[in-house]
Amino acid sequence: MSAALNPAQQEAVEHTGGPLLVVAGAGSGKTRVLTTRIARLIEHHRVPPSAILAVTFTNKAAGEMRERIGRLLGHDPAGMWIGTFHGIGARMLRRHADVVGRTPEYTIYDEDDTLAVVKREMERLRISHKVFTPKAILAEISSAKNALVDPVEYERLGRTPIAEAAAKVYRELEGALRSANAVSFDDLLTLPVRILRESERIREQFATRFQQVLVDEYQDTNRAQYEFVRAIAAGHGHLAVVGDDDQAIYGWRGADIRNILDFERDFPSARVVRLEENYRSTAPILDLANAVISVNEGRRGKTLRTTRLGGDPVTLVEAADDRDEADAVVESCRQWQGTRGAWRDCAILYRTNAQSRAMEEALRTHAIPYRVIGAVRFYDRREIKDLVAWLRLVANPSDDEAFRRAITAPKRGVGETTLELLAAEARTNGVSLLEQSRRIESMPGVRPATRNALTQMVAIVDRVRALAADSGVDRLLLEVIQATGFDEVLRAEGPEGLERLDNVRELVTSAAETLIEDGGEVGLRPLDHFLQRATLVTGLDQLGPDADAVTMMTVHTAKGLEFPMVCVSGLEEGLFPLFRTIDDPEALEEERRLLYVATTRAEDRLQLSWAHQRRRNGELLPSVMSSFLRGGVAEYYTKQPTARAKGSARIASPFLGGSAGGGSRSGRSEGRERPFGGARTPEWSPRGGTRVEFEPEEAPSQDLPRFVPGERVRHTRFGSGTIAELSGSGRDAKVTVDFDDESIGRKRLVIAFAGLERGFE
DNA sequence: GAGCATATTATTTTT
DNA sequence: TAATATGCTC
Repeated sequence: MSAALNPAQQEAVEHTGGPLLVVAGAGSGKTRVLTTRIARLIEHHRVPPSAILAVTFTNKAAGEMRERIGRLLGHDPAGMWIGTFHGIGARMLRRHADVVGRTPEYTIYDEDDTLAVVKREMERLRISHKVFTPKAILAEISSAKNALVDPVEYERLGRTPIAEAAAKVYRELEGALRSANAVSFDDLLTLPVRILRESERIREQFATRFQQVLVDEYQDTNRAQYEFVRAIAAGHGHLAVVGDDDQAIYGWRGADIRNILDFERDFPSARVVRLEENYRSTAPILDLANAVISVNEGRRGKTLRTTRLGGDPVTLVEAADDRDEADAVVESCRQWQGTRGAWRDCAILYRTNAQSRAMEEALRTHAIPYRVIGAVRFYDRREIKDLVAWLRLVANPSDDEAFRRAITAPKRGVGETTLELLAAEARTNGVSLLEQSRRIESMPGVRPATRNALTQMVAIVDRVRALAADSGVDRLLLEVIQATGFDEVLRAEGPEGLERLDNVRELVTSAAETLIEDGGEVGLRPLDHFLQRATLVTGLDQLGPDADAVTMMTVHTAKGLEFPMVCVSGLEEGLFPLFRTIDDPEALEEERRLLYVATTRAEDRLQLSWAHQRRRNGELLPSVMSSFLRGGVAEYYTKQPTARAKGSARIASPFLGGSAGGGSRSGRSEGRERPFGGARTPEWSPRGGTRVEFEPEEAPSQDLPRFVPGERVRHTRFGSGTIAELSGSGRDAKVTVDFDDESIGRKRLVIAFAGLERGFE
């Protein structure tokens, strides 16, 4: 792309002297604008690279941008800060850790670590995991953090039962993190803001250093990120943000679309530039995308124009079930590869990760190379996490979560009981688990073998720690592996262990390379740098252009990417859009934006697909086509039923819940069951007209007892109770019963096996 | 304490 | 379906 910039792009590149908002539609060349703008600042306006702060959405984007700027300049923009909010926050935190009670060696707790702490604190506080799941509590705390609400304020605001519970856990979590010298993902955003708020000296230092601030994907910033940017750039106003309100898809993570909608209110002198020319997609693709998004109401409003006239029509595949759909998608990729290009041109997108399975199976049967992005990160593998835990402990001896992981990797006879004992004692002494292990001799009631194991562990950490001062991370890893016998344990595990061992080798190699590649960031120990990277890289960051393979990922991960051929699958009501968004207008608009993002990834060919039946959690559920494809949008695609979809179509019975729900109901019970099958009966059933449905594959099962919510029942073991909910159908029909005996409480039972009797007052 | 078998239950997206 | 939690045995 060496063509000249269009006038709007030109303006976005050249505007200086005040806040700038670039509303950049999909495929409008915004990365080019950003990189050119930065290069121009450095070259033309003599802004030193070290005075530039650029925030991107992924590490991959940051890396690419840095490289492109380097190419434009002819040299690396050394000293420029470019990275994700989390990466930049982590860096800032290293420098001013003391302000928030940490040291520069702090470690980052990933989602699992944080969740483990939440679970443990809930147990200590006697909050049942049944009443509120640890995940739900963590989600509460997470959104509080992203809104910059601290535990004290949160407790004051808390009105709902879950907020009251979460408030207590929140306070404990903060204490645990602090004493472990650790921070959560969210803290990487919130702690820097707190530092900037609490120390005017530090804030001024940053505001003075970063004369130019640029933020990409501004529509997906949350409160904390917004405040971070403001704290640094509001004073001098040299702030350029780029975004597209139509592509805001992270509301669930606390992103506030108003940040971009209200930019001019926040920065009254702002210049707004709109990039509405799309260089990516052909007309049929863009027409469809525009039709989809035009339904939304909360928009700034813009219409993308394409420069690419002509092109293949968009197709909508109607499949019988998810396998049929996968076959059709694979066939389309095959056709593309056979006649027009390569496997790497094709991307399969879906709403949820679980959908990748059917696609993978189909691709495997056809022996087509593929890769799944984002599902399992390299650093999420068990053996890798185990070794990283050792490194974390070496870097930060207070890291209790790392301790808990390392102590069982490999297993050395220290289990739940000892750990609890150790934790309780550590708590009263106000020390870490590792420190408490040093004092194990003073603790009674510990078996000699256990005592030994702990002493040994302390010795290993100390030894590697001494090495850490002047050795590479690869060396430290080898030392840990050797000292713990990690490799031997894996070898003993058989073939799977050998595979894991390969991963371990890869880890050692990448540890060695990290040093060379990033040359050790200023002021960061190689070890800390490596660990930070291990926690913050995403699946996407590992995506290389190397293999010629079909790429699969969620729509969220696909943001910012483009492919010649794109298949968007699972366009069904309840899946895309998801169930829980259907009665929430704002959430539904976000889902629609998600579809907009998905469709605008395509350059030359776009295929949408949906299936009448889909396996979900082992159950085959009936589906109807996504409402996003109805109405005016229908003009922009060509329907293509698969052979199986044509073959098994028939005119539906008037009862959607009845025949579609597994065909297991007798005529007599149909009218009664339908209203209560709500849990799985789609409420969004199209009104009027005839509908096409499918004969379920399962044979109808014999009659089972039928229940209604509120009905009293008796169970042979659990005694009597009241029906709370019904779900599933046929063989899989389940009831949720609140049993009278409080120690039994609520249970979900499969009707076919539960042997419930009705009645009993 | 660890490993295995059975039971339960969850399903959204990611830094 | 598959991942995790719980219970049971050695």
